Amino acid sequence: MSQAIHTFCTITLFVHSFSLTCSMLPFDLDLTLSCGQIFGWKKAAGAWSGVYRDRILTIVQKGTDIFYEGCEPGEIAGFLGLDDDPVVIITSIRRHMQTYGNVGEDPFFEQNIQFSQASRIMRQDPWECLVSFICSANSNIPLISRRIGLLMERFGEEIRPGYNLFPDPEALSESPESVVRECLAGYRAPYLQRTAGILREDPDFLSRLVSLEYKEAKKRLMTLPGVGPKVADCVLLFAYHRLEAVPVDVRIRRIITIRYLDVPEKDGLGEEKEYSYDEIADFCRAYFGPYAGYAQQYLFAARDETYE
DNA sequence: ATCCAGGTACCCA
DNA sequence: TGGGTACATGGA
Repeated sequence: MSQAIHTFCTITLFVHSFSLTCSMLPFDLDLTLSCGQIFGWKKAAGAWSGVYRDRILTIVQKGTDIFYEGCEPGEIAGFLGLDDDPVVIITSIRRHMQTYGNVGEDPFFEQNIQFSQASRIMRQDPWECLVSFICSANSNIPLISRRIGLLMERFGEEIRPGYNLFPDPEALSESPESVVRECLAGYRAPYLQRTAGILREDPDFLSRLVSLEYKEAKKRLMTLPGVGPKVADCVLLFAYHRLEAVPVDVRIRRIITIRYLDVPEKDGLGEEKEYSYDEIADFCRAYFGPYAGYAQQYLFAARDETYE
């Protein structure tokens, strides 16, 4: 432990540290923060930093040691999803595949988790997550990050040079639409502003979702402008830790369709059936089980070459 | 230049 | 309920 400390010249900054225990392994901070579940975190000199609610968090992983500042010891594990046990999760997923009818192992899944099993599903702030994924519609990850960075710069309080909080519902809803559009928000600007307005009028909207069943919570979220099934599932998975939520984007749709649903009749080239959102998501829950959200994350985070 | 990206709202039968 | 289409933006 003390040896790890000397490898970081700035390590005295970090007021907290702990070592990952057995049930927390494997864990890869880089993978977790850069796989597209959270935006706006930056890595500099080996340290990740980003904004969470009203604070700046800085986190470093060195082997099995985690150094951090900006939050209390009780909070960091929950934020990073370290209380999920990957062995338990993957074992559960494998068992459900057998129940579904697999005779042997699923080689495609096994190959994918080689690259992604150390990623975790985090517990983001629901409002921040909601804003982020409304921004994500029909965009790519770099563009989404830029867009959110601009919104924070323009509408979020600057608490340290270069660090702005997420814009709160008032700031977002009361600004002229043109200013929101300038943050590369495009046609999403009115969605952001109208949703912000609803949450400003009803500040408990998001906290009430905690006590609802998955499907009810999803229905509630989808009443918000700019929130369809995909965005609702992202918020439920990445903020509320509803691990049965399966966000179906074009990439997951392609993977599930090609590798699991469109079992080649003879060889490729048939007209590929376009499965509905619920067909894809329901298949994942039936096949992967209650940790389908993690299975989805493993497939999404794995390297591109593994499916093709 | 065209197509695509962690989609949704709206319209129409 | 289910199937097209417009919607901004930037990168490949």
